[in-house]
Amino acid sequence: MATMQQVADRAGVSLGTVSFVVNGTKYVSPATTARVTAAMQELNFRNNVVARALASRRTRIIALLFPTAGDRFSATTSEFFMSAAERASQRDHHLVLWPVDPAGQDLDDLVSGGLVDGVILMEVRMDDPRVDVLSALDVPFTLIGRTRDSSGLPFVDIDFETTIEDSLDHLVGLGHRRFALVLEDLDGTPMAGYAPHLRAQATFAASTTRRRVHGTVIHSGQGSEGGRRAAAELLAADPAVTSVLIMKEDSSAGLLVGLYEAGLRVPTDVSVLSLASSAAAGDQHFPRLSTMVAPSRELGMRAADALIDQLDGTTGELPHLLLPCELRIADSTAEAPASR
Amino acid sequence: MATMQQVADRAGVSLGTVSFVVNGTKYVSPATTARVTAAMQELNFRNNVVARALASRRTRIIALLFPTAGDRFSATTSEFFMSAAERASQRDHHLVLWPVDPAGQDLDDLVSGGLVDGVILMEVRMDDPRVDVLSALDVPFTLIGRTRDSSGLPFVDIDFETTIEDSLDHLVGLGHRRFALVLEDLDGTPMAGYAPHLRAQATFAASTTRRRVHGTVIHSGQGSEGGRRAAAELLAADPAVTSVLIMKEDSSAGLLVGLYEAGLRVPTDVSVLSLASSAAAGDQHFPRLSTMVAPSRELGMRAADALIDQLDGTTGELPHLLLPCELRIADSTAEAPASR
DNA sequence: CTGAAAGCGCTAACAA
DNA sequence: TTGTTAGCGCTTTCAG
Repeated sequence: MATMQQVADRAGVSLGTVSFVVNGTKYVSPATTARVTAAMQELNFRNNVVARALASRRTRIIALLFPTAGDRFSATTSEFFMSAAERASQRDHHLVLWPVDPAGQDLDDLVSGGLVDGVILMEVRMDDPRVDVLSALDVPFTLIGRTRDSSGLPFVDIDFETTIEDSLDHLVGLGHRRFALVLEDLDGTPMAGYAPHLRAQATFAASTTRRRVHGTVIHSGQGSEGGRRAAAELLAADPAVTSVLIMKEDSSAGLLVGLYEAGLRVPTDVSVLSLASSAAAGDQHFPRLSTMVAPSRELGMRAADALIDQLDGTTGELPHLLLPCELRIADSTAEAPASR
Repeated sequence: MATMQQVADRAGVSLGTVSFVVNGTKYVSPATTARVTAAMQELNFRNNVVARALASRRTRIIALLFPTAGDRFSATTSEFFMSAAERASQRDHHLVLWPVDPAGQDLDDLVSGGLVDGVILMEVRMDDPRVDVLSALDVPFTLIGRTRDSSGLPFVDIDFETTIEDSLDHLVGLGHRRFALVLEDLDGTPMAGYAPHLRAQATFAASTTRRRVHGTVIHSGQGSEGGRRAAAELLAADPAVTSVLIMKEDSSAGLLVGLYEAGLRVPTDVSVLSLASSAAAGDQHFPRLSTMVAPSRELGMRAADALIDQLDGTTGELPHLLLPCELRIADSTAEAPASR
């Protein structure tokens, strides 16, 4: 592996000059630039990122922190990751996915080691310990998500409040009056306090009350089986329910089966709306699920931008971006509630 | 951020000694060790990974390379990643997911920059250009997957040949004689030449011929819609088919719908077996799909082990590990073919 | 058993 | 416009 010194020797210039042309840090005459470039080519020079990082205190690597606990990697996650990576790449940074303990234990080892310039946090809980760790460490970071009070933090997030309201608007407009919200039960797991669930649930409760319609909240267990049981539980709690919002991708299938087995047809007897998921995921079901599609790609890009802006010192602004999901209706089948 | 020098000063020892206790590189007397440890605690010392890497030429970071093209992040991928990360962590390494161009263009920048000690490749094609890049770069690497000729490469992979044979054994035992294999059509995409498809297809063709049973291969398009069309195409090609192997998770749902719409019931009229997927994914469908479950976690761990062994110079052996998928039958419903 | 010192390959003043 | 040089924070011989 050729070093800068070797390139400099070969081009007949000094080390510094090579550094300048490599980084564009200073003006170098076209002639020397050409010679240096040629030498780099010939020696197949690659800038040593580690040395650069040590000298400049900047690695140009940012990390997307992903909790090791639970198997939470969904299509949405993947979209966050890919879009943030793409954006980072456009801005001459690298984005890596880093699996870390949700409690934030190993975080400081990583981050204060100087390996990454900043981090993006996802799967944020209401009182996320990682935020404190990061703050204490004085590492630039941005959230995809929000803690309970994020006013002093840079974040981009799904606007769950609006998403729930929009969902209810849509369904109420269709004539529905009895709703259910199905979410994953995270109590007792490391992901307890997961903000999206709590926000969705709070808004759902408040909004159904305000609208004077009936609202039931059901907590669902893992996987397809969990969805099935949720359906049973739901029908026990409100046999007349006509509309369910589900916020747990891997339970949707079970939920549909459970409803089916109970003799209810979707969407004739009951409407099912998948929350903060993707259109492709909604299509995986039969019938296809209408979906409040998460603006994942947009959020991923904005998160990367926000962090890199911070690193560049480009802006003093704390980004506070909230984007609602967008309704995507699965097909033309009527979703109006049947009378039961 | 405290440096080693500061720790040394505070403990009244030399820089070197601190390094020795931090890394356990040399024996240091319990007394000094204690003093050093105390000083580290007090100063909240964190080893600077970048400096360490520069001096030792080892970052203790390994990367799992994931192609930026296509949206190939599945449940199986996630399991590879998580299990490999876990294993790496146990062996005192960090594993990051690195999105890179499947053509291997940006690969050398990353890798020869010295940021990672080695890489794991996944989503390997028959003639994967990344392998050549990596070989030329002289970076330790391991494949999850195989190129056409992997005899000189360290790899772990699903044994697709055995998986297909086992699948056919199972289904033939049930009385099936007319088979179809549904796979994604990757021609013309960056992922063309994806090894699992080609291996599965070759084995399927050879094995159905050898067994003197009927075999049809169908290439499916993207998503649910692709699966649906695949079903139609399949029934046109072989209206009497009773058994389909599908190797494309996101088309399974569409396939089932397509079969259903054609008046075929699963598993009564036609058996559907999902290949190299996960049990949880199989449960997402109705009816639940029997699945040849990919040994993802095992392979992920073994890949990490193989790479780290290589880095440690522990072994000269090239790991060549092939693990078949395991049949997991969805439910007790009969899968024997109906006569049509 | 511990200390001293020479790098690792680069960046960024500061000179020239 | 280019060259010099002092670090960045650590690892690792080599002495003692």
